[in-house]
Amino acid sequence: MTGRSTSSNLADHAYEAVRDAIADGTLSPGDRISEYKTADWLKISRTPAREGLLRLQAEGLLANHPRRGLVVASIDSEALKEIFVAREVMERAIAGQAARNASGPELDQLIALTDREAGLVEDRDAMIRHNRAFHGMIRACAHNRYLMKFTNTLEDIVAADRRGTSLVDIARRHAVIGEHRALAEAVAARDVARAEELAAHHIRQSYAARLKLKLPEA
Amino acid sequence: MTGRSTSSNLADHAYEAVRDAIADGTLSPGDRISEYKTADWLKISRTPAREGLLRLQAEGLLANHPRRGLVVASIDSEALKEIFVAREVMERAIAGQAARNASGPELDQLIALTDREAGLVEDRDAMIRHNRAFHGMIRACAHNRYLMKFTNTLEDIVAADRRGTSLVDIARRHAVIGEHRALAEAVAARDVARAEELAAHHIRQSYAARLKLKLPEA
DNA sequence: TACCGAGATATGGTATGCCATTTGAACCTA
DNA sequence: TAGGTTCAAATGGCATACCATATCTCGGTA
Repeated sequence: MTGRSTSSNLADHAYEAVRDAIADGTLSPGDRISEYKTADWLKISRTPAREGLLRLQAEGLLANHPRRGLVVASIDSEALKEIFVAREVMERAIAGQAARNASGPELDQLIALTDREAGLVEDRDAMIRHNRAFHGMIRACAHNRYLMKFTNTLEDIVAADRRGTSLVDIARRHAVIGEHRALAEAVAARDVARAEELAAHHIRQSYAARLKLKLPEA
Repeated sequence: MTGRSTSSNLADHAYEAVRDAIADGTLSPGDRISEYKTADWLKISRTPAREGLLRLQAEGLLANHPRRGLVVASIDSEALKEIFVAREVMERAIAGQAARNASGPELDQLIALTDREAGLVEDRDAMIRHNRAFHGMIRACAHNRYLMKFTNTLEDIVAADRRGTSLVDIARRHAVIGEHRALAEAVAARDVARAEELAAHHIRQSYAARLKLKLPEA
């Protein structure tokens, strides 16, 4: 998720570079982005740059403002609500599937991630990265590539606005660590119902914390 | 979903044309498809043809056989299982959201669709089209563009193999009509829990009926 | 006849060129 | 000075050209 990716072709490279630039805050919602600038930035031609941007547009990370070109997508409160409804049902299912399907080594990795997380509470950016890694690991444990892909996409969209992440608040970071640990333990214990409920609760808390930030409407 | 689409640009046109060709059986899983042939078929150049195909690939309808080019994706039993797990949780949520959020006119349309369906039981292809229209309408009623997009994509993938649709069986077609009617009535009655359960049941039945067909592994 | 190799062909990946439209700004006019 | 007009730059959409590689075909050879 952090760029060190082996992109076999230039279009994938463009896709990953721009996606990561959005994820790490280099690009913010509303910023304009053109095929030309992207191509120049990555020292490639317009064609693969365009293809990467089209893919980001298809996924919803970029919006094509009809008469002005591509911009990093801004999500209004309505879209945010829809995203969190979708995330709650999918993350709930993923947690249940993970509790059913995860292999032993996968569970070890998952637990190891939660162990590491406690030490990161003071570092906001490290927590953001670790949060993504943790959720990515759970999704991998679920062994369902469709739910994984969809939730990854939604996470990318909400993460685009770094101002909006509830992890800016240290109290929330402490809470997140606890929620992650409980979820990981339920998954490791193969407790499907509890894993599902904890995952859904985690997403609801995340949404509630985000709403509390009271950001100006995009 | 059936082609009469107003594609503003040629890439969208290519996307829709190929997607519809897959949906209506003109193209079958395993068929090879090249940028050149597509461009020639649609009387456009390779660039927009390629862009449309890339999008279909990103959605999973086409697979890039590494050294042989693009083929219409075949789904193995493992992928099919994952798809139906994902569909069940999303269609369940969609039904619940539809019961909450649908407008009056939307409910009228939904009921009208179920009324029309009874007369189509003898016509397999008409049922297939109507089935898609019905599910599309429920998704629209849910007012959640993300769940709608994801479930549309999954439906396109499973529909690619026309041999696999359980609607080939007239007994299943009768059952589907009943399941649709019950679901539409629960949604119209704003009965969230019942709509959710009926939707999940409908998807499970669809999966079970498909498995009964015992198709040779792709 | 069977097998192997060279050339032709198909294909994807990339770069570049052209065009229409739009935006932005300088400049001219009232 | 304010407002409008015109022209240049930017941008997206599409077409085409070039290249490397993989596949296919066909003919020659053992």
